[in-house]
Amino acid sequence: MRPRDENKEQLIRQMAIEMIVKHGLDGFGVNKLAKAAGVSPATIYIYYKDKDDLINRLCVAVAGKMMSHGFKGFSPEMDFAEGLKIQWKNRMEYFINFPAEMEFIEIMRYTHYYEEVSKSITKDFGAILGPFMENSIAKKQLIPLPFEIYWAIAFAPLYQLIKYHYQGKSYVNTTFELNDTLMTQTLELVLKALKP
Amino acid sequence: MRPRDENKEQLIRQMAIEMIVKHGLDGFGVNKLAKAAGVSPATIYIYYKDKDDLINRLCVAVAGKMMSHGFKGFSPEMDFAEGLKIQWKNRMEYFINFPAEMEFIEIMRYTHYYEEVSKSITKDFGAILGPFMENSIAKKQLIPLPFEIYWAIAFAPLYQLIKYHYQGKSYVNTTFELNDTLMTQTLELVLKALKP
DNA sequence: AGTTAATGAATGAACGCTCACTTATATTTG
DNA sequence: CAAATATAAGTGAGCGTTCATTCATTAACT
Repeated sequence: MRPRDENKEQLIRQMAIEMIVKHGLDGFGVNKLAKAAGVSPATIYIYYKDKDDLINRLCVAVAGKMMSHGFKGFSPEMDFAEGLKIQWKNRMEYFINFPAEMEFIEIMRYTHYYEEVSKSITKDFGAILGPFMENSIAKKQLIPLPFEIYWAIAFAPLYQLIKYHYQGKSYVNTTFELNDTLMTQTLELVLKALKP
Repeated sequence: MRPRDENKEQLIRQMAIEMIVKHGLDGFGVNKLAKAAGVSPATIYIYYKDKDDLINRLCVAVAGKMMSHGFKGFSPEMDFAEGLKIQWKNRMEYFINFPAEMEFIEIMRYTHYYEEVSKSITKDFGAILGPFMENSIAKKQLIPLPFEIYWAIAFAPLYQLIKYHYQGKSYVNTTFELNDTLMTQTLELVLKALKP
């Protein structure tokens, strides 16, 4: 039995992400991807059922990797400020080290493909962040809040800054580069909002 | 000379927004749009140069309308808390009254089409929000911040809540409905973060 | 030899877009 | 006032192209 060439699948996935980041979902096609990865279109259909399956599984894989990275060194028992800081640092680190994957997810987040992702990571996400919230509230380090408000204030600003970074320009400045200082400054304000 | 049937263009625009909101940019096509609006595909090309032109002009128009609505009753001389509250209320109002347009923009925001929108509204946006920031800082109602951080904290949480609303479910709760109470609660926290 | 990986050409469907044409209104003419 | 003319709106069939997907075949490994 002839074994699969794992490098091939790896290359297919990598090129797919690259193509979507570079040219958007519109500019992405199976034949183009095959040419870019140096394989036959038919080969792609050995690994994936169809185009949707390919994109879906890419999203789930990347988002999962990203999420687990976000919780590196984190535990729900941590003090609120420390726990939030670690998560911000992790997400920032990921965004620095894997810019293509980060931008890929930022693109996919607003397509119907992301529903599948939500299904697959929602549970783990709530299972970790939920107890972290409860513990923090019990320790009086976080004001009691609905989960959605908590998330909106705790993380949306960070992702907005990342979006500005990739966009390269915001409403006022012609260029914007996210760095550690700006991240820390923003995090401090977020903590100020959420602490009792 | 036969006059244009303005209802036709209106219907084309409305159906286009509806289609993109319902089926995403992938599910949107000129022929489909023509059938949905009950006109010939060729008619669409009387009003728009090509598909990109159609989408671009739709984005610019809707985003412009949305932005001007956001500044209704607002002036840069207002006190910070009052000015921010008015903007949140306006955006919330828009999101209640024109849910399709709001969701349309939320979808388009992360596509390459939005670059054109940025170009067209960036100036007005900065011209109003810039002075508002400066005034607020001078009055010691707002801590000095880079514009991007200000925007990320002042507005990203609101848009995140709106996104949750459309998504209908967040990481924890199975359903989420944004209402005035939740909005006000979130705004209070944002103000707490931004006030000196 | 047997099994699966991998191929490249081929396919029908869907796409954006155009063209030859008709229809509706405004203007000119007698 | 009405008929003739001019002009732009609007049409529907169909063009060439691109797309996702498949199939008959070959290559590579156990």
